[in-house]
Amino acid sequence: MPLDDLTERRPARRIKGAGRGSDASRQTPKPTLRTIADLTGLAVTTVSRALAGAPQIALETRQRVAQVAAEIGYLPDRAAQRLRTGRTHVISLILDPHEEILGYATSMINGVTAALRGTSYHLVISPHFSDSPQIEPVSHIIRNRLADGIIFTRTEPMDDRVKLLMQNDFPFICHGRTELATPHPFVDYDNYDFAYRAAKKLIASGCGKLTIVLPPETFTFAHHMRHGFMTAVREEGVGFEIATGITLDSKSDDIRRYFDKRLSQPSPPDGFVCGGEVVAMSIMAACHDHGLLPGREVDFVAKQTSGLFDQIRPRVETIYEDLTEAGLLMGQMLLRRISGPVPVGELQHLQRLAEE
Amino acid sequence: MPLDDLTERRPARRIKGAGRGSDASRQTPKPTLRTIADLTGLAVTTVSRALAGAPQIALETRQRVAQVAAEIGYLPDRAAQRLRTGRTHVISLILDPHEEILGYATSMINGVTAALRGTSYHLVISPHFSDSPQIEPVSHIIRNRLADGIIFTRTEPMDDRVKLLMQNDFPFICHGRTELATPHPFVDYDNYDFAYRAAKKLIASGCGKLTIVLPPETFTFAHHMRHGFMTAVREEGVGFEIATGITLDSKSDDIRRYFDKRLSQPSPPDGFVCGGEVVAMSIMAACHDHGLLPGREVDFVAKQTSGLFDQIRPRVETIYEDLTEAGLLMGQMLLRRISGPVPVGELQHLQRLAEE
DNA sequence: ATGCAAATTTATAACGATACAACTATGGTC
DNA sequence: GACCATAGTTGTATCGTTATAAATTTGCAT
Repeated sequence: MPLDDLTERRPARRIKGAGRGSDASRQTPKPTLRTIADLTGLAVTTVSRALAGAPQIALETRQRVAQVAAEIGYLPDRAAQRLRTGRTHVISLILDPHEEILGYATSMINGVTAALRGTSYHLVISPHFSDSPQIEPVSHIIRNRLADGIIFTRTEPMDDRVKLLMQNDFPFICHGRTELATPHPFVDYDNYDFAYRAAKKLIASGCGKLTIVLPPETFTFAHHMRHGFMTAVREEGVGFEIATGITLDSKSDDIRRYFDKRLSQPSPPDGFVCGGEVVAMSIMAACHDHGLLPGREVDFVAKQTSGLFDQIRPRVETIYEDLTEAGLLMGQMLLRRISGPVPVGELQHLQRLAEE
Repeated sequence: MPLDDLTERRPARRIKGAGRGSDASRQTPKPTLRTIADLTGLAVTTVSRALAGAPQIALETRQRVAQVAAEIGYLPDRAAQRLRTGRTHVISLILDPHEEILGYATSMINGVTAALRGTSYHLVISPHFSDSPQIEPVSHIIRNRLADGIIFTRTEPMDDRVKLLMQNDFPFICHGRTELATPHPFVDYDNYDFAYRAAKKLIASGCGKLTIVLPPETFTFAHHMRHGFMTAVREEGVGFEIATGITLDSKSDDIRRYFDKRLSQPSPPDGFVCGGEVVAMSIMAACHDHGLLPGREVDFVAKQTSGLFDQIRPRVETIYEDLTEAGLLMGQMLLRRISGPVPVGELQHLQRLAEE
């Protein structure tokens, strides 16, 4: 073949389009299986199987391929793998951007991220916008194979997301339990125990009338919390009430106003079970404005999910829920479920409470 | 062709492998361009171009294709598009899982998520583990084309991530400014103005000695904050000091202990510029333990990034930084940059401060 | 009718990986 | 020496899309 051919091999650069950016950097092209195949004199197929660690490939070949791959910094093209195999190498975490639960999302993300570290998996945040049904992101992901596994939070007793995922045999794990007949993987915190212990502590401190702000009734853990609270107050025969019209998801200002009003009415509560930092601060603000001091006229037990409340003054008793740990656990369990089906029994998990 | 052929067309199901999951659900296969092509009698290429809105395709054809596509719920396969075009449809947000800045990540994520809503873009969280250099996730993403654009935070004056991204002409936007000669897109908050105004307010309240806890010196915004603070105290000729040995990133307990000690020493500060909620609570705790009351013996001005501090008691003056808005802005600017190069001048942005 | 440009549509070849079936050595058995 | 099982390797097709170039149809002046 004439030499001229070689010099003219590369197609002439297009002129129109005004070439965005400078193409000054003639980078070495991204290494592919083809590159390794040329370098080793093997076929692309062989290289692929060698890297996959197939036992049919001679050990020596596998090692040589691995060596070359490492040298040129080969990394498989995710898009190609995904197209061919259908595996996305993506874990989807569904979050509601509206939730104001402090650091809730961050803790979860950090936990899942830690679980994914060192694997080939990426974490995609799939928003669940509150103006669309909660099933929407889930069905979207299933329909379009957008992930290999799904994590979501705040389950409902008859959660339709869980139903759909189980119907489709789609790997998932959720934070919170359901009351569905079929068992399914989950990680949950023992909110019954939280509310029970919190109430008992308040009673032990001498409170005469307890109150609690519950999560929205749709969530399973609202029932757990209510049940734990009710059991404690009934066991002790102490006065109680449950805040109505507000939930743990209410705006902090609404919560404060609610208690501002309540504290002006007859027989106000003097012991507060607070399911989160925000609600605790809001109620404390209301008490403060009424001249009621924690540890004196009123008492608090708050659920703590960050380091923040270590510094609150006056000090408040807290019970810790480790959401990062929950995220880590969920990530690990989901990865295990994806790599191969595991007896469901193994995949349920109730986080033990950290003491005090 | 004999009928037998049809009945035996589908390859026999494999037996070994013990078939994971039930394949009871014979779903309608995922619609592809091929499906639409068959339905309309057009070629796959034509359908592709029609959906892309190419003007060479007859208007009537385009409409018919769009109609059919909508009917069967066609959505393009991301993996295939990505393989062919190199575009990932992914925006990468780099976060340090170690940062304890309250809700910082959440706010950013919510903002970016809002910007990406309705587009075909996904948000991937790329962790930057603090035991590896901060350039690592960036170079990894560039090398392996893992995203179409990168967002990261907390810039340094000579930020190597910015340098690398600019060298590679890779779309990005960062939260925070640099002191590099070449202009580049960013979104930043005016921390000079924050510290300046915070100090002025404290002085106006009658404080005689101000102090401030700065971010780690490596970050550009530490310089801005220091400069604003210094300018204010010099203009007013008031006493001041800068906390040493701790930063805004220090553990809340360390910050509290630092001030616990400092307040026992001679001529302690009585006005505190707090760059975040956590540091504010920590210092307030130290003051509380020394019997110093906000509004009486000491005064605070805190930067507020969540609704949390609306409920703190005693009330503290705050200056608001809207991180969700910053995330939104960054997402929008990055999307614009990706769809086509924009004059750099358009892509710099300093968030105006919300009043009070 | 004939030619020619413009308007549409189509065939073909990738992108980079893997599934599957086929091929080539190798050594042992009769 | 012919035969066969096994180990190791390779060729081909394919996943769903788009870039490129080629092919077809149409309209219109000649």
